[in-house]
Amino acid sequence: MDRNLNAVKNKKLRATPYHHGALREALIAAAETELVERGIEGFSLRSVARRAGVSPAAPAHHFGDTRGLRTAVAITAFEDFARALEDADDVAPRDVEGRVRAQCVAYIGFAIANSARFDLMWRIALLDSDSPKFVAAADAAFAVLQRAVGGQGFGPTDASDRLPSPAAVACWSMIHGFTRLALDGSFGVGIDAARAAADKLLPAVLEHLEI
Amino acid sequence: MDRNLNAVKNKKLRATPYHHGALREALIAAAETELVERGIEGFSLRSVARRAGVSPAAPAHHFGDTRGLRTAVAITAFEDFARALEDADDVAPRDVEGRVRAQCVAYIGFAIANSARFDLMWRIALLDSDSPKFVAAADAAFAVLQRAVGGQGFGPTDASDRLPSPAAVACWSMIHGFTRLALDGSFGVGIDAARAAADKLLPAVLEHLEI
DNA sequence: TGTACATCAGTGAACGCGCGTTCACTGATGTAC
DNA sequence: TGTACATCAGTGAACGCGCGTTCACTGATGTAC
Repeated sequence: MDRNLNAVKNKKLRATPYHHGALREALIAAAETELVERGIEGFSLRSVARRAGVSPAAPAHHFGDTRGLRTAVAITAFEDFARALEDADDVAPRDVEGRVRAQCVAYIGFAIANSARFDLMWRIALLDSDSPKFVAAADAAFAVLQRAVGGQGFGPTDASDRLPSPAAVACWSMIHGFTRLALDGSFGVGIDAARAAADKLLPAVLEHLEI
Repeated sequence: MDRNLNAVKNKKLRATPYHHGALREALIAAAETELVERGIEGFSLRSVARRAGVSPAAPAHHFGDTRGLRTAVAITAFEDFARALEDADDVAPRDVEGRVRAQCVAYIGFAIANSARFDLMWRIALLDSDSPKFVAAADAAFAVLQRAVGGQGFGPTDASDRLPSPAAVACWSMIHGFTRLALDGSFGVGIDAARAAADKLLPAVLEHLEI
C-alpha cells in the first residue's frame, strides 16, 4: 500500500522512465560532451551522470568506476579514429606518397576536430590501458596507418620484440609529434593556429619524411 | 609575556627555524619529487607543502596558486631540457646529420630520465602557458634544436606568420612524436620498453628523416 | 494466458576525503636614525 | 652601538566544495511453469 503510493507518486513526478534503455551509450555521449566543454581535468563521473540526467551511482553499473568510463570513451574514440584513417585511405591516390600524405592529413584532422577525445586517447595513466579492448582499438588504428605506408607488418629486427616497421613508425612519429605540438600551442595558441599549421606548415614538413 | 612564552615554547618545539631561507627552491624540489612519485594527477599544492614540511598556505606566498607552482616547475624543466640539448650539441660531430642525431638522442633521453616533468612541460592546460618566462623557456629549448638542424631562423613563408623552418619542425615533430609514443606505451608498456625503443628502434626510424 | 519470482537497472542519501584558498596571526629580518 | 619600526615569510585553523564510492532500496523486465 505504502509502496504502491510511492510508485504512483514517482510515476507522476518522473518525466523519464525508470529504465533508461540505452544508458550505456547515453553516458558515453554525455562523457564526450563533458570532455569537450570542461576538458579532461574538469571531467568527473558525477558531472557525466548529472549531464545524462541520472543518479551518480548509475554509471558504476555499466563501467565499474570512473576509469572504466574514461576507458570506454577512449575505445570508441580510437574506433572513430581508425575509421577516419580508413576513409582517408579509401579516397587517396594509390601511390605510397599519396596514401601517406592522406593519412597524415586525416590524422591531424581528426585530432583537431576531436581534440578533447584525442587528448584522452593518449592519457594512459587515466585509462585501463591494458584492457584487451583498448589495446585492440589502439592497435587497429595504427594498423591502418601501417598498411597505407606499405609496411610488411613487422620489420627485420628480432621477431621476438615484434617491433613494427621503421618506416611506419617514422611516419607515425612525425604526424603524431606534429599533431601534439600543434594542439599544445607550439605553432600558436588556440585551435585556429593548429588548423593553420596543419594547412600551411605540414605539407612542407612532410617533404622531410622519406618513406 | 604570553607572547614571549609562546615564542620560547615554539623555539623549543620547532626543529627548523621559522624562516626557511630558500623555500622557493625547496618547494620546486619537493614538487619535482612529488611529480615523480605520484604523477601529475596525484600532485597537489597541499602534498607539496607537506613534503617540504611547511604549512599549506606557504606556497601561495611564492607562487600565488597551484597553477603558479606547476608553471615554475615546468619552467625549470624547460631550462634543464634546453641545457641537455645544448650539452649534446657541444659533443656532437660537426656535420648536420650528426648534430641532428645527437639532438634526437638527447631529446628522448631527457624525456625518459625525467618523464614526469616532461609530461608536465606539455600539459599546457595546467600551466600559465602564456607567462613570458614560460614562453621564453620553451622557445629557448626549441631554438637549440633549430640551431643544430641548421635552420636559418624563420623560413621563406610569410614573415608575418613567423613560422619556424620546415626542416626544424620536421625534426622536432619526429623526435617529439617518437618520444611521446614511447612514453605512452605504444612500443611496449613501461619505462624499460621506452628505453629499448630509443636504443633499437629510433636509429632506424631516423633514417627516414631527411634534413 | 496468467502468475510467481529471479534478475536486472537505476535511485538517492550518505560517507569520508583531500583539495585550494582565506584569514588573522606571529616570528624573523633588515633598515633608519 | 642600540633601538624602534616596517616589511617580509610562514603558521595553522577554518571554510566550503566536489569528488568517488557504498548502501539498502525500488521499479521494471523477462522467464519458467
